[in-house]
Amino acid sequence: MKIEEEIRQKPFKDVYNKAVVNLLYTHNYLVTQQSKIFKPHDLSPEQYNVLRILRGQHPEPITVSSIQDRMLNKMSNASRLVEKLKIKKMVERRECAEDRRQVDITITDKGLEILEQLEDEVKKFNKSILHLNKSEVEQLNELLDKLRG
Amino acid sequence: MKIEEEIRQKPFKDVYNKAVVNLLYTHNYLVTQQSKIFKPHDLSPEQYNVLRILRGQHPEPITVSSIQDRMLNKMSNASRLVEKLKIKKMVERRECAEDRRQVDITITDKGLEILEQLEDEVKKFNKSILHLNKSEVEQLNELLDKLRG
DNA sequence: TTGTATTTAATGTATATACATTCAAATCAA
DNA sequence: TTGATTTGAATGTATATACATTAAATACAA
Repeated sequence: MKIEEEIRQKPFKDVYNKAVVNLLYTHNYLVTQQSKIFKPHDLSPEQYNVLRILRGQHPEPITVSSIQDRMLNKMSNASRLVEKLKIKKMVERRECAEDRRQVDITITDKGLEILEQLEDEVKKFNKSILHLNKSEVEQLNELLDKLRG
Repeated sequence: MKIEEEIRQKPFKDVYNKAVVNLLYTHNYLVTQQSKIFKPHDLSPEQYNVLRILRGQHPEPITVSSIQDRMLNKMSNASRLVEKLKIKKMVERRECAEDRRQVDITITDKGLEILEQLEDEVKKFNKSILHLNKSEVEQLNELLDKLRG
């Protein structure tokens, strides 16, 4: 549906402004949908993202600051997020030998299993909530990459 | 920059998954940028949005639930947001005569002035943070509208 | 009418987030 | 080496958010 109808607004005068509102609104649509899939597993979308970052390095560990770097939301607190995952036994935390300020984080087998379980579900889910065909999705990716400059 | 480089990730296998991550990441870019323009005026992006909704109706009032309906983030609390704006004297709250459960909200002259002041600034700003030309922005709007189905 | 259900806004509450501060470890310059 | 600076992670704190509950007003059905 057109964004103007969804938020019951008169047509935007400025397409740039419309795009900003459209992005905010679409983001809200996305996270609302996403929470449906992650909530039953007691994961937040950002926790899921961190697990994926860790799997990308597995079996190598990765430091907290490096996780922060790669997170989608740079402002959220990697330290506390990792703590949450540790309580759920999805990650391990170990003091880094070379630099004792740093803390190495590794995904556990349990964490890997949960990702594995979610994998197909998430894949199908993503496809089902994004009402675009493949070439449109590719176009969207290009536009978003370009948008950020 | 390509999303894979920005979050230092290997290329996505699945363009749909990439699009989801790309949207989340781009949203973060947007709000980070936006806060720079709103913060000096002591407004959050969602407060700004509510003021714009109210201006759209002005001089007619609009109820709290109707604001909620049109907000970008349906989950956030219109009642408390309005309270914040009231403290700043940007809106007025008045019991609705026909239905005493409802509360009519109107934007004040002060609120209108602040929007006026911000208008040009926001317009320029939007254009400057969205590194796309007009036809690309239009394309993006179409894709986002279609995406949500 | 009268009792029940629904709607509206406000409030309570737990958690998340943004942002600042702290503390220890490492780096660097004098 | 020593003192100052920087870095990495954790923690403190205020605010925001998600979600549930409440309280009052209205609608609706028996």
